[in-house]
Order: sequence, then C-alpha cells, then structure tokens
Amino acid sequence: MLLNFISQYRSVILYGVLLAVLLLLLRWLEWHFIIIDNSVELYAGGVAVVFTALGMWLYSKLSKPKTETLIIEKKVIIDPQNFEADNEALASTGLSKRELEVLQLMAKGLSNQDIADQMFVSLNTIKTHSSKVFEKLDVQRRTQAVDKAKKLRLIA
Amino acid sequence: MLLNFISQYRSVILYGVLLAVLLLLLRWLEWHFIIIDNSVELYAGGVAVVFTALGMWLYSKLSKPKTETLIIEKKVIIDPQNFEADNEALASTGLSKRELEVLQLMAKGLSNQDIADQMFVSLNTIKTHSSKVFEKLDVQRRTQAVDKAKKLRLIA
DNA sequence: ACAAGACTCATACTTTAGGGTGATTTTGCT
DNA sequence: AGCAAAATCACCCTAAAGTATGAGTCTTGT
Repeated sequence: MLLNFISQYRSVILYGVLLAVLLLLLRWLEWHFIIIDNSVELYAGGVAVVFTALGMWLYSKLSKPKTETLIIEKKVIIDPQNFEADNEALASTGLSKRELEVLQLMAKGLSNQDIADQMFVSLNTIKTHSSKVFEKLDVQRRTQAVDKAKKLRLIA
Repeated sequence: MLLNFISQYRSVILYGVLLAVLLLLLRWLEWHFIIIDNSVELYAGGVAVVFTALGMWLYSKLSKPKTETLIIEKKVIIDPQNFEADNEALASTGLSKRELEVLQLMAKGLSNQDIADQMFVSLNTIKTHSSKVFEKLDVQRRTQAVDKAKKLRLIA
C-alpha cells in the first residue's frame, strides 16, 4: 500500500525532496557568499530558473503524453477479381502456355531479364517467346502486345 | 520572418515577460512587506512554487504531441468502363499536361518516335518527358508506368 | 518584374528490346 | 516409333528505350 503510493508518486516526492535540498543549499550558500545588497534579485532569478526547469521536468513526468492521431488514407488497388479470359480469343491467337506466361509478366511491367529470372530460363529464351508473342498478336512492341491482349481479354 | 518567429516562440517570450514581471513584483513586495529576518526563505519558497507552476505551464505549451499514425486502407476497385480519372491521385503525382499526354500515348503502345510525330515535337523531347514520367511514378520502364498509371486511375 | 516550373531540344552514352537464324531437347499425339 | 509443335538456348546485329547533363524559351503566379 505505502510502497505502491511511493512508486506512484515518486516524481512528486522527489520534487519535494529536491525543493527542500535546494532551499537548504541556497540558504547555506547565502550564509557564505552572495549576500550582497541587491543580491536578492539574483537569488530570486536563480531560484526562478531552477524551479522553472524543475516544473518542466515534473510536468513531463506527471502529464500523460499528448497524442495526436494522424490519419493517412492509403489506397489499395483491387484488380477486377472476376476476370475470366476469353478462351475463344485466346485459342484463336495460337499462344502457347509459356508465351501466355511471358505476356502476363510483360503486362506487369517486368523486363525480359526479370521474366527470365522469374521463369527460371535464360534471357534468350524469353526473347524467343516474346518475339513469337508479337508475331501471333501481330504487333511490334511489348506495350502494344499488352494493350491488345487486354482488349482481347487474354489477360487481366 | 520576424512575425513567424514570434508566433512560434510565443510561449517562450511570454515566459520571459512573466519572469520579469514577477521578479519586479516580488521586489516591490519585499520593499513594502515581508522583510523580516528570515524572510528570504519564505521568499525563495514562494518563488520556487510559482516558477514550478510556470515551468509546468511552459512545458505544457512547448511539448510537441506525439504523433500517432493511423493508416486506413481505402479499397479501390478498377473497372475499365465509364472511366474517370482520379484527379486527386493525378495531382499527387505532379504530372504535367504534356507528361500525361505522353503517358496516355505510351499506354496505347506507341513508340517514342510515334509519340513525337503525333505531338509534333522531337524524339528527344519525348525522351525527356517520359523520363520525368518515370521519375514521378517511381518506375523504370514504360510498361511499369502504364501498369501503375492504370492502377492509380490516371489513365483509362 | 522576376522566380519557378514547364516545355523544348541537343549530345553523348548505356541498357534493354527486338529481329533473324540455327540448334538441341521435350512433349504430346497418332 | 515417329513426327510436329513447343521449349530451350546461343550468337549477332539493329533499333528503341532510358539516363545524364545542359541549355534556351515560354508561362504563370506573386
């Protein structure tokens, strides 16, 4: 009970003790040194500064931390989940499994090297695949291929 | 500049002023009343208490609230139909008119040369624009840029 | 009026993409 | 087993894309 009280108000108690000690110290000091005519102001100033600091410290210990909630809205993109490939169109292009895979990764913006790494084959293989994809989709560039594939609903 | 400084440190300045006023007040008081033999202790005690309070007040004004970030996920579903650009997202990217134009043409699968011809500017200009687009969208390749732009609903 | 940003273009250089050809190995099907 | 398509990879070469830097012009807002 008592211990509990002590631990809870340790800061307050410490403050009291400090106050007493400081005042005694000051008293001792005044007997020995700075009792000059208008030293009272200096004295008061010193006390003021010290106890201002003490008050700040006390408050920092006693006050509950101010919290300011900062709300950030983060957009999460949900791809159209109900995507279903147009298998008819897909078949008519004559794309093979691997070629379709390459096309899908292309659509994600991966480089040929990235795709090669991801599919565990060489860069040259991806080049071959992508060339065939372009042929079969009748386009020249990967960006065209992606655009066309999306329009034909070959990929999401 | 000066006003800014003043408003920012208003509390500190107020503290200084209060300190001065209080000390003057105490000095005035000491001349008229409580100059008793051992009044210096009372005086110091009073000053201590007052300035402890002042310190606490000061701290309460100066202490910055701890910010607590709360991230709210806002789900966005993409549907290519009835497309309307997310102007907020668009603004936050800082894309200029021309950069957006380039991005849109990129999405159609056009080469830089095609875009240059269509916009009646040089190939180098398109390169500059596209580089800026990549920077602002934080991507490396045009395919990534197109993919990201679509997810952010910057383009159709 | 002037500062900032946007727009334009150039030059030089590096990296990635794409085309052409050929070769070997797998796989699926009859 | 045998054939055709698919898949893998290599080499060479060209085209396109991308990076970096600098610089001049044009708008626009304060």
